[in-house]
Amino acid sequence: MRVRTAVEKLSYIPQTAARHLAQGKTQTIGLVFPDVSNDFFSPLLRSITDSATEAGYDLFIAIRRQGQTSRVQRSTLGKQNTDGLLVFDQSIDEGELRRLHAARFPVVLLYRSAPEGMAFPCVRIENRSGARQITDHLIEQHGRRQIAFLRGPAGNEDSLLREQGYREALAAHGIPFSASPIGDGEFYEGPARATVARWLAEGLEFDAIFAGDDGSASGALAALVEAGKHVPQDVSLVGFDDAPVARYLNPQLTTVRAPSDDVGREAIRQLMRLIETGAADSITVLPTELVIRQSCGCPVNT
Amino acid sequence: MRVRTAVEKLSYIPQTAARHLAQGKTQTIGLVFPDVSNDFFSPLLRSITDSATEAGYDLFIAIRRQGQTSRVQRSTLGKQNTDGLLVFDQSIDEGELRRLHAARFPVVLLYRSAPEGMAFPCVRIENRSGARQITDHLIEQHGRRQIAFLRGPAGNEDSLLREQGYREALAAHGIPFSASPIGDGEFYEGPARATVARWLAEGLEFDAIFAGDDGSASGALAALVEAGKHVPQDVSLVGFDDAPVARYLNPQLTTVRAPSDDVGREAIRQLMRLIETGAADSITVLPTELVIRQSCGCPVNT
DNA sequence: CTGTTAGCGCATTCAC
DNA sequence: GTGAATGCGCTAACAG
Repeated sequence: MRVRTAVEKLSYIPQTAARHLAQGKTQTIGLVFPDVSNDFFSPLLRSITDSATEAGYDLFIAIRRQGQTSRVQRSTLGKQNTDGLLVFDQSIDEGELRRLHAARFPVVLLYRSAPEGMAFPCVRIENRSGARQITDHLIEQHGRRQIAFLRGPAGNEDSLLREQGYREALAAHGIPFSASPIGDGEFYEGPARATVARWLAEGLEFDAIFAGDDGSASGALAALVEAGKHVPQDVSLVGFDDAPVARYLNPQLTTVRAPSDDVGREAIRQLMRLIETGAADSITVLPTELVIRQSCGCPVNT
Repeated sequence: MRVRTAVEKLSYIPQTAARHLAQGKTQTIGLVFPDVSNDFFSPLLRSITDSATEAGYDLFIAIRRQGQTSRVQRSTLGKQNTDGLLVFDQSIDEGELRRLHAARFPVVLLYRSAPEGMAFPCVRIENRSGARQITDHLIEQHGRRQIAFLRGPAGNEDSLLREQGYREALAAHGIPFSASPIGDGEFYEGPARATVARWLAEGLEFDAIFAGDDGSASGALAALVEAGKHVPQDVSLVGFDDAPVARYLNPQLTTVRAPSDDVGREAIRQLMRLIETGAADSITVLPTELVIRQSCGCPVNT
């Protein structure tokens, strides 16, 4: 009919508020991020915006500091204003999650699994086997036996699983845990640097460091260099994530690739499915992959 | 009245779509980011979410790749769905800006000034004098005379102004430009590293590098270290932004502090004012500040 | 296939 | 002070 074509011509833009009200949907999904500035945050956000746009959804964003829940944020992210939520890591507490679950509100969890009894879909990455592999590599290929570990933030699931994989590798090779320091890296350069500097000052011995993520690896590297240690000759160093920074360290960082683009894409896919069909029981664990560079001690062309 | 208290009790959450429709406002502001993963992106986003939340506004987010404008994004960010826009750098093109201006839609520009004839409020930082100061410092305090410069992305205003300040300093000290290489750093570690590595391979001479931002400084550092150059003994290195990474490089990076938190806060303030009063002619240029660390050659306790 | 109408949930206005 | 009516702009259901 004629109206159709006229509409096209005039570049008319419908008012979403009215549209939302009329159809009872908002075509909007909410993102809840913790207050971190991880290096992979940015590519992740991009893959999410891309996927969401493609699916015809808009994005709301909220940054939650640890444990903090402002009233405004609670109301704006509720079921009244978004069709679903993407929740990162620890960015909302269990009580709030429970409320959302009770309300059957579509929520997909990223980089964490669902608490007991709440069947939210999750998109995670394979932490344990990745950590196991890279630790095995240090032991088997480079003969390291005193491998320090830098933990992530308290309660961070990725960090716990990476530590499990690390411990598995040690155990499988008969290496006692007590031989190597374990400390806090917080998935940040600063704390990791401080921890490693302290280890060195205290004279703790280690011939390798497995940093819980690439950010803390770069902090560890800084502390080692500062103390005059050579990487990888004196100390092998490896990380996790394959964030952009991994390639720019010197030596380039051996790490485990975590496909954050895929995480974002898959999360949107899951959320769409959840919104449309209500099917909620899917858990996706994306595979990770060992990325050999030079910081472990491997030659350039391996 | 009784209803009021009952409402409080029941944790009733109003439906924004209906509210927006009724009052003709959306209480939402849109963020348009370019597709970059600068290190200061994250603190900036945080200060924006904090300020916006405090002002009672929600946030829409869109990431725009260079020059790309999807239909969906255009419609969702238009005047129909947000009360105002925060536009970063080059994230939307001039034609779209012109449309917004013609429609008198509230827009605040971040890290860029308004195109000729469009009186958008802008929030920027003092680039030129900061660049001038840090270059002066290299010349006057450390006797450097062959100072290379790493540019940001093409068309980036911050980069242009920083280059101006740099050239001013050279001119003021009677140093010819031709003595020092100028190349692309793209405000990224990778390209900066490649550029500096190329300079070194070609045998170009320089005794200092002024990197356009801290990201490219870290790339430059990697290239220098890889080539066996010592910083700051062989080559002084300075950056711009005082991003988190500056403190974690070794040696710690001398740089210019750009207060990204203040930029976010001020941008929201301006946008609120614009939305409420329509006053649009304010240009804010936030002061920057020299931050002396060790990469320039200064001792630890200066 | 086209044109008309009711109603989404709220804020605003007006009468009480 | 409180309560009832109107309409925001759109979609869906309906009647023609």
